[in-house]
Amino acid sequence: MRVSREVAEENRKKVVSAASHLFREHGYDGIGVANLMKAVGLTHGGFYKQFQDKAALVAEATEAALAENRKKWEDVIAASDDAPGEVIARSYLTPLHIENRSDGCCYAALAAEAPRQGGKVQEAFAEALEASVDLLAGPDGNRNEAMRQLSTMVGALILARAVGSEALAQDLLDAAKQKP
Amino acid sequence: MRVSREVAEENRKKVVSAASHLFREHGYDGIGVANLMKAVGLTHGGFYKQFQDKAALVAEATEAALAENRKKWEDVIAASDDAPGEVIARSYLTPLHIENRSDGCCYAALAAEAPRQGGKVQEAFAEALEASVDLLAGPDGNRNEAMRQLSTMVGALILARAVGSEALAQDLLDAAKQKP
DNA sequence: AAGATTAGATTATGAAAATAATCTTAAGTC
DNA sequence: GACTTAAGATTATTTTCATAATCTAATCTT
Repeated sequence: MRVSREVAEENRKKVVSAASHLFREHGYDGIGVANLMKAVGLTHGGFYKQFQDKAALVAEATEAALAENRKKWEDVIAASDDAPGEVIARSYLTPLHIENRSDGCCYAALAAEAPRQGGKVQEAFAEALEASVDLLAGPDGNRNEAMRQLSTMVGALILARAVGSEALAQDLLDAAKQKP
Repeated sequence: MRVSREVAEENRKKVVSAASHLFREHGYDGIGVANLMKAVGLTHGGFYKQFQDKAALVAEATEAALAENRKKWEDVIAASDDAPGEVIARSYLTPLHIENRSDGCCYAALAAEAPRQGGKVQEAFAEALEASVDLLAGPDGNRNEAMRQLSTMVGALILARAVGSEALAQDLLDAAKQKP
């Protein structure tokens, strides 16, 4: 049945949000339109009223995930007086983040699949990355250093998730935390 | 038709090798059994004579990719007198490697999907990672430092592939190359 | 309030997926 | 050389997927 314009818009946002989490957990290919819609309590029929096709949702959901990540970083940085790089490292390189793929870092979860997802997704990653680097560097920071730190954190998290062993994962996090 | 034991074994190896490359390029979910077999000139019928199921091939192909990567590192290190960390960084952080997913680093291509692929795959990653760290550190190297360098390189390559822009990708590679 | 519009549900459609069963033919074995 | 076995081909079977067409009931518009 039909639904008010506001509810429809809300539903659309719910779909994008659910997708941003489910893609991070299962990968872009790991979740289908039908399951996605079911996850927000709808059927797959309405999907194509809201989105051109799955690729369009992939792009939107990626942007949403990246925006969510960015907001979290801003909040974490604002909540402390320490240097941004240190604050982020502390909250990023944690066992909790290893386990929580679905609302964790989009870079660690999806960047490896981005090259296959078309230009819009890659543009979203590029834009978000510049913003992340700026956040990490802080007002008077070094762009190169921030880029290197970001790479280190993302790589460490991905590898920590890939090795089954908790001990080895912790070693990776610890190694990444060390100031060069 | 039937085929000699040696040819059968050869075919099996070809399937594993092709899978190790195709998975790196398309992701574990991005290539199916039928296409895989077609890629080595066989039909999908014989697949289950050689492998329990797709998951078994995923495990074997991952091991093969990791072993191939390791051998390449050993060769590159042996071919130079410079410190292993420098030699590897030079050959790893290149535009060529950005483009060449299918026979590039298995960490950058597949580690992000490893958490969903079961224990054997994760064990393979763990074992390979220890070996990579040893190689990077060299005989009298620092394990922590090697781990951090590995994370940095893997993260930088993944991010460089994710952003469409070549310029930004090059910045990421350059930043990762800098000695901390 | 009547009519037009549309969000979402139902129900196809068609392709691709994994896996299984059967068939064929040549390799191993005795 | 006859017999057994097994690799790979053919051909189902069953799921799952993306997408489309139609239906329905409620909202918007006038």
